Amino acid sequence: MARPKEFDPERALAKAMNLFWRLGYENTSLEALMREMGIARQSLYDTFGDKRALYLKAMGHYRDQTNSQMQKMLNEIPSVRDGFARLLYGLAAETREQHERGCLLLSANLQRDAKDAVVRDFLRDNQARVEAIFRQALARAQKQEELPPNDPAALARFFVVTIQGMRAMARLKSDRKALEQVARVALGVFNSSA
Amino acid sequence: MARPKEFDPERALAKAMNLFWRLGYENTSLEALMREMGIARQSLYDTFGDKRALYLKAMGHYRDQTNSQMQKMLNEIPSVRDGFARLLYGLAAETREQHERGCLLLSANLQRDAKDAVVRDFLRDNQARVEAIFRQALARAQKQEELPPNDPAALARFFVVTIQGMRAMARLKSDRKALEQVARVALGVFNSSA
DNA sequence: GTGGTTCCAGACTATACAGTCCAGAATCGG
DNA sequence: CCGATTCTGGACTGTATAGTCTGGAACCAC
Repeated sequence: MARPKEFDPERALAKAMNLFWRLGYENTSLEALMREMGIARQSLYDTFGDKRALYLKAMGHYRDQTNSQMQKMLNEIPSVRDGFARLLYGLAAETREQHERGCLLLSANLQRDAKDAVVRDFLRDNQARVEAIFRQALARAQKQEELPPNDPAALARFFVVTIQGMRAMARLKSDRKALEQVARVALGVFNSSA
Repeated sequence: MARPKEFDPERALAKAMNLFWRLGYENTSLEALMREMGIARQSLYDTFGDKRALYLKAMGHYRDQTNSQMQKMLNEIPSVRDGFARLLYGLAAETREQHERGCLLLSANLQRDAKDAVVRDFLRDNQARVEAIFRQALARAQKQEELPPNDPAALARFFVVTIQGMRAMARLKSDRKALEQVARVALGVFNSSA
């Protein structure tokens, strides 16, 4: 019928996600998005809607990517404790750039207007998903007797909180050793019953 | 010599702090600041400098207030474990408005431009101060044999991270029970050696 | 009073930026 | 070739907002 799209919307979205990730919503201008995505203004509006819609799509992309990766790792690894250790020590070992960039969704949570129900609900849903992934893994740990029979839901929440706190700390100062100290303490829950 | 200031700069600063606290830097307009502080544009600029300078003063005010309060509580309470329990369960028990407002400095960290060295250094310094307060308390706990002889610096960092993570979680969803579950797990470090 | 200072209210400027519109070239199917 | 669609690039609009400036009233010390 007509000229087909010349760019790959998937790749363009990934580019936009990376920019939002580094700069946050407010500090990412359309100019910068156009440059980074390699497309013109109109193509952007035609394909993704306005800036906010693009942002929400980027959040979805981020969520799917990171969650499926985490889930896969936690499912495949024999020892659940090793899985969480990998999560936490892996975070600690990221580069300075990665630490500064932080977590797109944590940033979204603290940058959003308190009354923004759309973003809020998205993030709540995501938190529930991550908790579910963790809960499932922790339940397996208990079956394997890696973990005393504590409440897996509480532990799952604890790890979500720990990771978010570590992300905040890493963003402020990329200090691997400090982060590893925290990881070590947090992983102590696998040794003790609460 | 002249007409004296009619408003109390201290009170005006506290008002500004509260507004920044609720809305964040970007979403707080000068209009709103003038209204909330009860002073005119020029008085604001004459007394506090520009918006950013006011923001930095508000951050300082916040830091002094919260840190001295924490320090006092941790010094006075007999059991250090009870002190941290009070911190964490107190956070969990805050109102929905307080949870939404969160922590001014955590928000500042995640809202700031990555290249903003002034805010970054301020926040790093503050983190060091809070860690020092916690470290001191935890060292006392070990002396009192409330705590196995782990590294107090690591534990201090762990609690800083936990509180920040809980703040992020609370901002997203004001769920007291969920927060208490996390607090309970975190306080488990007082029972086990890592 | 007088002079110096602070107050308020509001006008004004400058800037940044999201979103729309337009012109013209490029690319397809038929 | 032709019509439809997408592309680029740039112009344009509208809006929000930080910061400056002005005029005039209120207040104080001397």
